[in-house]
Amino acid sequence: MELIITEKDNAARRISEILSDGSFGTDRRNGVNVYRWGGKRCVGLSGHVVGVDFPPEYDDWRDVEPVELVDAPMVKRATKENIVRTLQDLAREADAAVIATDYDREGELIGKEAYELVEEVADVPIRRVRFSSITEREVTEAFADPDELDFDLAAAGEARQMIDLMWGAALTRFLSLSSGQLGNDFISVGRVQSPTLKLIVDREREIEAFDPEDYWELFADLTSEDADGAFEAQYFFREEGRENERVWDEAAANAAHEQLLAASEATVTEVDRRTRTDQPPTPFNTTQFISAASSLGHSAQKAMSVAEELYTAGYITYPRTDNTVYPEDTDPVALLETFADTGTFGEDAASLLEADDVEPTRGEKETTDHPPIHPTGELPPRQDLSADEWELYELVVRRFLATCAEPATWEHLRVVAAANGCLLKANGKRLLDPGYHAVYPYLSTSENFVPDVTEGESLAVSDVRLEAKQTQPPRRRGQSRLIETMEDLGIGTKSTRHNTLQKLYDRNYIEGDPPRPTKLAMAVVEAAEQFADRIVDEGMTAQLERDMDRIASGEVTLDEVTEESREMLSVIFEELHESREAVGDHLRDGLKADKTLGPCPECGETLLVRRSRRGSYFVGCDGYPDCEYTLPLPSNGEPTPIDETCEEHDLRHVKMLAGRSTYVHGCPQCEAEKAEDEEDVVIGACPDCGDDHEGALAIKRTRAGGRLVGCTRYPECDYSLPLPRRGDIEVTDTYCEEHDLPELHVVQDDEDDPWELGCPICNFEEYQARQRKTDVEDLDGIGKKTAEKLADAGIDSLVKLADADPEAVASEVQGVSADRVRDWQAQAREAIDEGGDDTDPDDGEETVVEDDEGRDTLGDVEAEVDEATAG
DNA sequence: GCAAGGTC
Repeated sequence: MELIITEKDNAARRISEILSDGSFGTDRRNGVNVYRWGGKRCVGLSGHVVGVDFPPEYDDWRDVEPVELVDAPMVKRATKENIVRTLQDLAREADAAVIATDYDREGELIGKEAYELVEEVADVPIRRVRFSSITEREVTEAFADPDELDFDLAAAGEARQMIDLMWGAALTRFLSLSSGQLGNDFISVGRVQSPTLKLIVDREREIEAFDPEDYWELFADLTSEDADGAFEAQYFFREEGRENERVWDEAAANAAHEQLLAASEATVTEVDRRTRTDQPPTPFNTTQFISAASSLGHSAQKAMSVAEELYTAGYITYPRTDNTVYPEDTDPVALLETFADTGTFGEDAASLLEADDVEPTRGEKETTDHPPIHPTGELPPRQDLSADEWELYELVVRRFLATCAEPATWEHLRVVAAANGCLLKANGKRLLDPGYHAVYPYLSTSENFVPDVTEGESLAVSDVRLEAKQTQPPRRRGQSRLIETMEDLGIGTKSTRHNTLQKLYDRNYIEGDPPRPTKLAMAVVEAAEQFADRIVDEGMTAQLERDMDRIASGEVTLDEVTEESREMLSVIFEELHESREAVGDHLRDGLKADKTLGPCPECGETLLVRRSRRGSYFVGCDGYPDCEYTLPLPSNGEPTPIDETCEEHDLRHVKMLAGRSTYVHGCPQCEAEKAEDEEDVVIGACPDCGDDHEGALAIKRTRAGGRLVGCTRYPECDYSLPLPRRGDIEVTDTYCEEHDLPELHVVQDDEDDPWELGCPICNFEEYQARQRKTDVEDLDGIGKKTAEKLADAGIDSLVKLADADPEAVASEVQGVSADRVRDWQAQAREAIDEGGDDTDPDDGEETVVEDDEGRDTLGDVEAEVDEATAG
């Protein structure tokens, strides 16, 4: 038997399809797909299935001096045990193996990992095939003429692994230990994340150091007698052969203003008309795709996860690629023809086929890894995709269409006129032929009207304006711009750049979008610059790339390169050791600055955002235990102080980060005082204790800024119902018959119609029902199609799934085994239980606490009632 | 529990 090994399951299936002419069968072994036909087996890995790490005796951060990691041995360990087992089981049965991992450096290393796993259990010949796109021609040709594994290229990848681990782990542990940050909040540095962070920090430094300068610009409207409408022209002057629009001197600006005001007409001195061609865009690689998706408002993470789904579903090609040139195999005409038959893209595709010759554009980067991202020609039924998925699918299709389209042509018209000794100019722009814009509507095609004037013509001058302006600091880079810059600098890879940004968010190094560095990030970069400059310098990657090339070409060995790197790192540690305390203090200062709100009203020390042992956040005094002053904070999300400061209390406002429901809480002291000042509004009897103890339900404001309907006998009775955080609550005259409570309306500032919340009890019951109803589709191992099949069989909620008879489901739903149903049921029960646990006040973990409409869950409400009545 | 790189 011959065993074929690919980098991922998807590739394994497609290669099997090609080599078996579609006749392959599929087996599951240890949860891994194995494709089978004739004397062949084909299995897909999941990227790296083994990883490099230190031996277990180095695991305890406190027991091991970080510097020891510099010379510590490294071992390879299976990280995906089921895949490794399957691979080795198959290898034992095989008499030959073929490695068909991706055609790039990391693919060669993954191939070598597979090679070693096979070699461990079987003495069989192992060959290597290389192809850059999974098409019939490339795959059959590659398999007809297999090659050998390139061990030097793989060694280059191994050097990267070792150097990254050694530097990253040793320095991360040193910084974390020196500042006492050992839990989840350790302080990390690395070859890719740290230069990326420095990029953000450096821009912030420029912004902070920026000193704005005043300047003036002048405009006037000009009107031609022969043409309709006035057009705007801007004042300029020539100096040393250059045109300048900005006037830096106020007196000069005023003088020009006077001159223009005195001008009754302007004489056209220059008319320059030219046509410009506007080339269609080049094919999408990962970075270009992310950047186009970002202009549609999708984050890098979101764009990539949607692209992965579209890829797994078979609608677009592999989304992680550096390539911007379609390989020879791609047949754009055939692909256009596929789309020409469809409703949505039919007309556009057909219009492109009318051209004599379809010649797609080519980008600058041509690589062997994968083709540029393009549609496969497999067409998704629109209703199968979510709105986001469809939007990004359409983007990929339209980008492909655009790369096959003609250039656009523009007419540019420049007019210069003289008015009372001043020069005015206007630049007009008109789209003559939309070209590719007709199929790719994502780029601006706005025109700027300047009429057809003639040289020597006299124009009327009106509405002369002098505008005072200031130079602006450089702009922060958004996520997609950062990813582009990372690519330009050569840091990270197509598969990791967006994850690196996410990592910076997760480590509390950056916040917001465009990302801004925290004070902690500033301190980390400063410490690194001072003692380990190499780790924040993109030059480390550049050097590593050169070294890897030398290893790959056989010029140097892996050992020589890692040894040199090791020596550099030990030198760094010599200096670091002497400054351990200074580094620790500096990092701690940064951490504290991120949590600081302002002066404590009780003792004048500093108020900080702190975390209780139970995990909830509150505002506490840095003078604790001498000062016990505290203020509550909302429990939904992570509190972050922002720049805005309360004028009354001199405290920074707090923003609650909670994904989509992020909001600004404001000054915590103001919020607490508001609750104390506001009277409770009684709306009816308490359903728990109204009869026995005359408890009443009231609308209350909590000191943490939330609102709820709760019993006036709290804490004797803790009955409560949640209310939305935002908007004014109105008590109406309509009563709920079932609960004898008034219906409530919520009036929101930005909306005309109030939200008719209804009776608070009914509303809460509906809300709970909705919370419990997680989609069946959200469980692991259930895709859209399976979820549909289940729904057809009447199973459309977690509760129904949990209660179903697995055997019955298996017999009713094709392709689903009873075991798989049992697995889903276990997950479903867990999900259902979790929903119920939300109300457990002792649950220190963060729970889902606000729904789409901005309501707190009962769990938080109870916590807040605690605070409200305790204070 | 550290990195960065694959993949889901």
